[in-house]
Amino acid sequence: MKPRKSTRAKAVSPSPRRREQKVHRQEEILKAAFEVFAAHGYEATRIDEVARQAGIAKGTIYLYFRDKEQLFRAAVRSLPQKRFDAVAKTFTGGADDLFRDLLLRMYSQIVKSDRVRSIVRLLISEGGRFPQLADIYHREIIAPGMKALRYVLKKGVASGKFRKTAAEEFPQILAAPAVLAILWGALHGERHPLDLDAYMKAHLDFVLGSLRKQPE
Amino acid sequence: MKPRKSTRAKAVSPSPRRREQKVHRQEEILKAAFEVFAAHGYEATRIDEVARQAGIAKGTIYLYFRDKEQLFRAAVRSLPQKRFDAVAKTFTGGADDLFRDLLLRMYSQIVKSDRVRSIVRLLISEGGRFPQLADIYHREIIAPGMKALRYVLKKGVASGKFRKTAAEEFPQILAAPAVLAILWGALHGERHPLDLDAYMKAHLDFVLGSLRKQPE
DNA sequence: CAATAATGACTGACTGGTCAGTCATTTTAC
DNA sequence: GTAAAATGACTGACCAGTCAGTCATTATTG
Repeated sequence: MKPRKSTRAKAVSPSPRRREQKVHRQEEILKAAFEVFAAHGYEATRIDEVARQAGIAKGTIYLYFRDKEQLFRAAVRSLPQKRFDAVAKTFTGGADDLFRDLLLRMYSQIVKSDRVRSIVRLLISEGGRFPQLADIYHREIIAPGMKALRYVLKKGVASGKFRKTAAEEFPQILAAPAVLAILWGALHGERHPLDLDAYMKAHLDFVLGSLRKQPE
Repeated sequence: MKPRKSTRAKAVSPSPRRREQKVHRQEEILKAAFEVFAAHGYEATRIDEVARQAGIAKGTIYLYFRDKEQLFRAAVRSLPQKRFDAVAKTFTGGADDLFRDLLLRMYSQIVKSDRVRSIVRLLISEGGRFPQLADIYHREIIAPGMKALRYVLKKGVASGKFRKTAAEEFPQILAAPAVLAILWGALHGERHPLDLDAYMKAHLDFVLGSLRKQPE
């Protein structure tokens, strides 16, 4: 026979305070994990180091993540992902201004971001082991970006400012120099640094030079 | 007094046959090592697997290389490295033909090569651990390639066929779509394959579209 | 309100498996 | 016969993952 009022029948939610702490802890772990994974890659990452980085004991990590692989997946998925598609619609200027704006944002938000550099490195080096990662980024970043570029191209062609180019079929070509800049930074960043502002300007000039109908 | 014909007195060169065998063995090991390192990365590569791939016992590897790291360095250094600079000098056609030729060769020799894809992947993923690798490739591949591109650009401008562009300062921009194609192959090769021939044509059209003085 | 009980977040020593590198023994070449 | 080459069982360091125990916080009781 059970006393009625006192006991909890089953597992009860553990007080808002603790709940909150727990979420916070999880975020800390993910942040630390991403840093360490990004610095060393999956295999070379030691769970002990993630724990040290997060300021906790190793065992604690296993209260939040089943194993190293789950931790890795969670860490990579947790990254804030900016998109580029929604932006363009309300723009008022001509197609070339729109394009300039798109590229500018691409450089300031992506190319110059250390975080993105790390992600790209991880994607490439662990892409074999975790092919889904590449998929996520294709869906979340690449595909929307290409869609945005196509939109701008079509708009430019429709308004008569751009000539019709094969870039409409492969918008990658337009963005390629930016991707190369990310790679360059990851590979030769320190020994052969790239003047990013000048590079970006050159990129823009070059691409518009090919797109524009009248190079005046 | 030394007996003349029969014995070697001290350490003497160990007969041409053995010498030759030893070199051959070393090459086999390097070949196997590169394949395994390229497939799994440095940390995840097991020396046992390299040995199996080379068809020998693990211990043998240590007769040829001090440790795993030396094996890795040797394997990456040993790759046949094609250059692009020497080629252009004797060419007779116009600058745009020359450029077309250069790009064509770039795609057939580099972009379509599985070996290069592996190298790039290794470079990016192990670049942090072995920065000298990136240096080697900058010196052997990137710098000569850029030099060749600059040469073609200058020739084109001098002959009046090309307009002066910022690409002269950053020839990377011209080659960037090819680099992107390599990356694309490594990341999305199977799920979102790229029609390389069409892509290359688009790349060429686009770039020449920007370089040419008269877009007719 | 205090005293007591229950909770669950956290710890870190420990285990079992893995793998780079070694070396005593066997095989091969001459 | 004997020196060089090759072998693969072995060792010791290392590390992912575990779990018995601690302690701060929260709930219950008188």
